[in-house]
Amino acid sequence: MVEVSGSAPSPRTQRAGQRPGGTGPRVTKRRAETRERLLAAAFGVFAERGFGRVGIEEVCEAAGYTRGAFYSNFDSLDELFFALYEQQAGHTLAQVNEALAGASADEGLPALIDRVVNALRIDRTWVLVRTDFLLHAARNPEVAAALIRHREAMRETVQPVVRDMIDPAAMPPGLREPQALTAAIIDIHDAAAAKLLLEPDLTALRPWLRDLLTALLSPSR
Amino acid sequence: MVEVSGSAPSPRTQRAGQRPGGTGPRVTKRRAETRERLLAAAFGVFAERGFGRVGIEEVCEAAGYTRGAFYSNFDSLDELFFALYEQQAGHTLAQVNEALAGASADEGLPALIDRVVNALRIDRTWVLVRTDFLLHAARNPEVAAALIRHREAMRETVQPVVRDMIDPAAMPPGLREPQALTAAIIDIHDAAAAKLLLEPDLTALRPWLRDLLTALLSPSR
DNA sequence: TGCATCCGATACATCTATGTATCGAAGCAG
DNA sequence: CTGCTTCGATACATAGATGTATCGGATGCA
Repeated sequence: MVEVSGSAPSPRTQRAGQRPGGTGPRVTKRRAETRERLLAAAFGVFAERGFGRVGIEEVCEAAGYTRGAFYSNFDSLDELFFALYEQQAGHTLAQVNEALAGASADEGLPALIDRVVNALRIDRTWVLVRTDFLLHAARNPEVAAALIRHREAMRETVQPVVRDMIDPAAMPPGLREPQALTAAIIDIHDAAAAKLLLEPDLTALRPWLRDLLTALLSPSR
Repeated sequence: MVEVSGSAPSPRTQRAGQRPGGTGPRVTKRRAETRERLLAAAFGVFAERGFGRVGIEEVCEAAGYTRGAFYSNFDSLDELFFALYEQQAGHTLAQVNEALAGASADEGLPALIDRVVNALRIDRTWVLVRTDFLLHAARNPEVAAALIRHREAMRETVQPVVRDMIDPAAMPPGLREPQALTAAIIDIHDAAAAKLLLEPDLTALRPWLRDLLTALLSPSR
């Protein structure tokens, strides 16, 4: 059903290609370029119209190619969508990593919360695409597995910081394990992001998230 | 673009119909039946395949009709989707109303939380359809307006209970207004529901929601 | 029961999307 | 520069979805 192999460069019509030594496809400069532009175009088109309503030609047109280029790089829209998600999710993860890099236990909780809140990728188009992908995953177990894998990676990135900064004893029952607590924080982040879909005003978003995290994490009121 | 008039019975080809007195269409028994079955079938098909990937014929086939029946009752899939959402959202609202009906301040907070948690409509198909609708709304301002309206109605249903049961002074800053607090509770509910999409195991869901609400609402730990 | 009306099935025309086969052109190796 | 490989455009064949016009049967009312 859905190709989950994913991030392979996937040269499609491998007629003769691939020189004997087992090294990758021979020509690669132009190919990488068009692949990139196809992904970028797909991002925009998916955000605007929704994955389900987008056709292959639409993506190609937005990228300045014809369908020939598409079929040379991907097998299906599903595959492109998957590659796009992996690319963007990786980007997001790197961003969070960077934002949390300098965290130290001395800063105190409010500073950490600020740090997290400011690391938020408040990009409505990304939320649109990501939610579309979530629905896609909800209907395709193999895609879901990849999505869950990525959520795990995100949790593992955030968890050490949470563990260092928060006193488990001060947390309510059920959230005393750093694992569960971190997961809850990420879930709340997701809920905040979802609010962007209906209310594009992002000035209200950061305070909302800050308030909720503060309410959840502050031992004293 | 999208007909938002919505819930009108909308007799399509109103050739001659509608007797002079201004009363509705004359024949109505069979019509109501097929409309209902079309909606029910659409619910299933949308949940399974996603709004964007569903065609009109698919809905009709699932309902046991042909496209003739569809075009006699709706103008477009968008219109049917809208009607479907209103129907189901109304149903959900009624359910919450009922669950909260007997709430009294004597019960105490844990009992209220249990009440809320148990009122949850843990229906994965409904979450699928609802999320699809959310995305649909995110891309169509008029649909978004209707969705926001419904969220308001939900908040107004829940708010009196929250106001009676919770001491604002015990809440963290930013959530002291019953309005904001109630909205946050509903948002958390939505986040919980979204978890159903990736992890269909609903036994884990209720505890998760209970823990989070408890953490948020309990003045003392 | 008879009749005027409406509902939904059928058939048709149109439009769009998909996938494949083929070919000229660009890119890289020697 | 030359020749070979690959990329991506073009053209074609096919499949599916949409909307409309029309018709027979069902339905409600007198």
